[in-house]
Amino acid sequence: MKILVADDDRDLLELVAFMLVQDGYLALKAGDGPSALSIFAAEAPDLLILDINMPGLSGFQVCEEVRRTSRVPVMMLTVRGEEEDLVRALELGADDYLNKPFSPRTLLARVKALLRRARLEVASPVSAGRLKLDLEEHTLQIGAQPAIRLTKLELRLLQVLLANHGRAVSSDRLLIQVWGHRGAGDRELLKQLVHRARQKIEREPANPEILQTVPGAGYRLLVD
Amino acid sequence: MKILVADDDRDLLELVAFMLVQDGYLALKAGDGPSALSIFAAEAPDLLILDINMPGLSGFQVCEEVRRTSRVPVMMLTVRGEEEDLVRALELGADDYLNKPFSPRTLLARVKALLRRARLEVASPVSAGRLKLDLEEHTLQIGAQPAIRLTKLELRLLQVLLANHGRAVSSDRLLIQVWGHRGAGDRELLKQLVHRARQKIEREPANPEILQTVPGAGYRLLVD
DNA sequence: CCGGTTTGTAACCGGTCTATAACTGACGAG
DNA sequence: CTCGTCAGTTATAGACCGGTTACAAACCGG
Repeated sequence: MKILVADDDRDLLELVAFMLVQDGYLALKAGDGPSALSIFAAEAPDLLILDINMPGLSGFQVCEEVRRTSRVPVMMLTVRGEEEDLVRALELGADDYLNKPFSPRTLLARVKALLRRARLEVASPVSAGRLKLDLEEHTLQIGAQPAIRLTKLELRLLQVLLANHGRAVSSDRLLIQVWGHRGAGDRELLKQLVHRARQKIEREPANPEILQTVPGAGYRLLVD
Repeated sequence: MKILVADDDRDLLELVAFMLVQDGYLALKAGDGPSALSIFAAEAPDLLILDINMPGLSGFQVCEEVRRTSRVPVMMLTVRGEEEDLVRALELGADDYLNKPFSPRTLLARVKALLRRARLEVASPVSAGRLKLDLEEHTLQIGAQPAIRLTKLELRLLQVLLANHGRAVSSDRLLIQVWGHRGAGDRELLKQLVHRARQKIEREPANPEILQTVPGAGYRLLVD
């Protein structure tokens, strides 16, 4: 489940993304309005969390633009007391709003409620090239081969890599997206996870064709 | 379509009821918690709209009480800023929430969405493949075998799984759909319920052919 | 009120999954 | 050449998950 968060407050952006990742979502980050729109177009996230106060393109404008083409659930972040903002957000088609500051529990509860309302609580299979990842079944299908069962972590790893297939994803980012950031020495975990994943999905685990290493940079998923 | 509205704010109560009636619904009005419960018992409405802040019996308590016997859709009215309330409402099994103040359009849209969802669930296929579920008789028939009597919970479990037959349904979702809430120790309940259901419906409960486990993901019903 | 049924709670077990550490080989810098 | 780093591999202990058994509490029909 991909969620796009847009906020110009760097700290808050990281914090929200962190909370989402902790709860099992895949978080996409945008620091301003224009990049929110381009990420939205490129990644087709399942939910948007937009700060209203962003320089350049405000959350309102992003929401308005998104609503021209999509009914994706939108949650607005507002500053407490701005009654006008709230009304306008709802007029523009936002589905919910949250007053800053908010607690992690609140944010997650509302995100979950919104997704449920959008009936997206049931995740649909994600596919690219000859790879098809079924988030419900926890399986990966390669071409016409029988589906391979994956564990939770393997699924998350492949989900992140698949969302960026063809491009290298840094180890740091993988750590954050899969585990939700830990100590510096946790590269061991990633090493292990990649190894186990390769045992399962590669024809020849020693010469990976799908889950490839990009020396010094991270890993990359090739889909064809 | 009967809708029960409970609010101690007389004006708001009348207003909401008026909006509903305007839109073609039959509105039942309750000025406090206890009368909401008694009207609910007497009239069996199709949807509940509960204000959280009511003297005597709060909307929480009403919701909790109603959920002991019914899965009727519940919408909570919350005051803007009371984030904790919202979290609690969703945990108690409320289906949606609305922040006051709200626009008539929003209210009606959400009411409509809730009713549509509820109707879909009720009208969902009672039979699929060789399985036939009789919701009145509380029985399950497999192929041409004699019908098997089911308890309330078993019936609900199979109803949800049957509505999604062939696909894995997550444990979280099952908990919410069967019990109406989700808590810490509830994993045990599901484990038990599945075990009991298998004893009844499977030819060989240790090697289930119908009610299968999807490791790490949940359970799945196979109908043929 | 009684007795059976249904539901909730707990303990136990075996298998799987995850975290952690140690070892190996490849590679590049000095 | 030697050292340090990086990625892959192997090994293992503990956590976690799902199934099972047992029993207590709540509920229900007579």
